[in-house]
Amino acid sequence: MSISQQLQQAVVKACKEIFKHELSADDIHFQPTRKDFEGSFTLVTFGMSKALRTRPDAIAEQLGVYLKENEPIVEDFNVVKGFLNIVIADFQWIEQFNHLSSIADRGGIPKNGKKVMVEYSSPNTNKPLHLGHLRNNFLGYSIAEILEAAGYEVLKVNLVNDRGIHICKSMLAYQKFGNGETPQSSGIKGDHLIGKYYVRFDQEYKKEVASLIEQGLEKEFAEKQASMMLEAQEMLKKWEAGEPETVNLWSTMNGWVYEGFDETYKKMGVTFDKYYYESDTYLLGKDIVDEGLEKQVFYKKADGSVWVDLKDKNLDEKLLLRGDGTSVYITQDIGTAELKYQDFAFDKSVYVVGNEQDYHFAVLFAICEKLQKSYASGMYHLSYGMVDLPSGRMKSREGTVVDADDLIQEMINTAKAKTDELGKTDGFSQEQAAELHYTLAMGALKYFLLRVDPKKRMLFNPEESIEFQGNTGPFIQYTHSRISSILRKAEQLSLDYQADSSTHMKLNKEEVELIQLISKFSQVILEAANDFSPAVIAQYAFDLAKEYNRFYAEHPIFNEKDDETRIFRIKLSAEVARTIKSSMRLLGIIVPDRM
RNA sequence: GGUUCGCUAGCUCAACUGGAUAGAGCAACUGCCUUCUAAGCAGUAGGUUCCAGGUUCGAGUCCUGGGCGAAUCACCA
Repeated sequence: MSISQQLQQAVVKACKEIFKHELSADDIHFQPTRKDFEGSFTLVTFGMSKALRTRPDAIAEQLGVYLKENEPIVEDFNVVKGFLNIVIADFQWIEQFNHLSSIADRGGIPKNGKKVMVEYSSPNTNKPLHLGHLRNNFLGYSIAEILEAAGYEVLKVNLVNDRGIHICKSMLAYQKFGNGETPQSSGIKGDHLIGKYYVRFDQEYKKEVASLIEQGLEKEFAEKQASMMLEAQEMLKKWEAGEPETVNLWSTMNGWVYEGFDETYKKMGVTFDKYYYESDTYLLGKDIVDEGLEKQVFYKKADGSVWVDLKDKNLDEKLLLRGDGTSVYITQDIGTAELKYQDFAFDKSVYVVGNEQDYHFAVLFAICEKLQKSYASGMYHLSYGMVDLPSGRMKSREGTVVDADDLIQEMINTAKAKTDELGKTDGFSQEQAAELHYTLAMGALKYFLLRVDPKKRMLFNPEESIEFQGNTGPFIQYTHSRISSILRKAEQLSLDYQADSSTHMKLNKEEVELIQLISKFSQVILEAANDFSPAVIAQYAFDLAKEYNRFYAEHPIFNEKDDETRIFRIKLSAEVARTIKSSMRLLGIIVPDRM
């Protein structure tokens, strides 16, 4: 039983005895005591005042006296207005600590028997990944790790947008201007090569539209009649008809893109358990439209198009099938949702997609509900905010897109520069140094993108490179390295710190704080899983590292005279390192043993 | 125009879901390396939490109105 649970029960008992009033343990919430006051747990008594018919400060005072007298784990208390601050006895903290060191990594949360599918990344195959994708991928991967730590069975999937008019645009430009260029012949990474032709299409198309307008055509008409556009549409039809030449070109070019993506995914450290391709799923959903018509959830208009009315859910009417029987984006997603459920029978299905698609997912979920799909209630849109530049949104047309590969390389260069400046890699082999630069670069980048609440949009300033000091990934990585160094020294000295610590020791403030923080880990994981927020973990890892550094600066370890205390501090350090490592692992960040 | 979301220190972000004197980091200033890694620690300074009302013991957080910003509202995906 946790300390706060023990306190809860004690308070229930106290209320019964002192105030003759039955409270349920759920009504009693402790919050961590603020730094400026003495104690570890605080009970706010204002809310109990009415039921107990007593003034808040009197309640706090009487409960405090009772707890101190009757509850051995309560060492002392103080009352400030209606706040009861409780000081826990050191022996209790040490017992807690001995218990913690015996439980597994990641907080030791048991499996909950539930399955969750996490879809993330979901790139288009017509251009390389950019900064926005980095936030998506890091978020998706991290939330999958967090859900797994929280007890779920997790399946990570990537739904690749590999077909459609935008893909045909780069195919067409390549066909016209490519001259047989390949990633091998040009030395350009596959996804970047395709991106180049996507841009080329846009240039040629604009040129053509401009000249048509010059010839006196209306703008809108010119945009529709430009041969580039017509040819791209023609190509899409050929692709859908399975015309071999087009399909060949398509699979060759997509193959190049996948090679490029794989390389970037590997650098990012993200993985997938399963891929879905829109070229396989784009025709799905039509049978569900029939189902909806039968259930009279959908209706047909005179031109044969099929619609759903969502006005009762504060949404509008939505088209599901065109008059000619072809489907639209949402139709496909309805079908894919069904396919996902058939494949995995999930309890929850998470879509990691930017908040620009809030409306789309609101509609999708509303439709699944109307169809009374059993899985509808488990669907969740993890809607994250855009990454803005100081100039505003990234725009590919204005060339302000921050390319993922470039950014990663820049981060590695920065890491190298800072590391060299500090002489941190003296004595490292070249390979070891390169590995450290990479680890720190990705640590800095991932932490930067994950520490912010996913829902909020965030700012990235390419002019100011990402920090390595303060509230950053490398700061936490550094703390881990420091501790590793201590553990290496302990090993050299053949000190065995595995055994339980003696409960007779007197603890200092920082030690109590550290034990309390480590104890919170499993609770933090559950909170992060519940909120779908890696930022909760990031904040926790920072708090823990910060507190450890304070401890490290103020108290000696190997120079400590008392044997028991010295061994205890090494063991405490080891537990902090383990917890930092686990929490950073949940963010997809590796922590080095030296830096 | 409708809907949704956001607005907290000069800048980037927190605030345990209604609790104490709103906290961190960066930038600025002051100390601390002859002892376990100074990518660190301690300190100073910095706030009308966009504005105005309301709800109550208590509001950055909840309700109403307003301001500013973003996204979205396609027979595009």
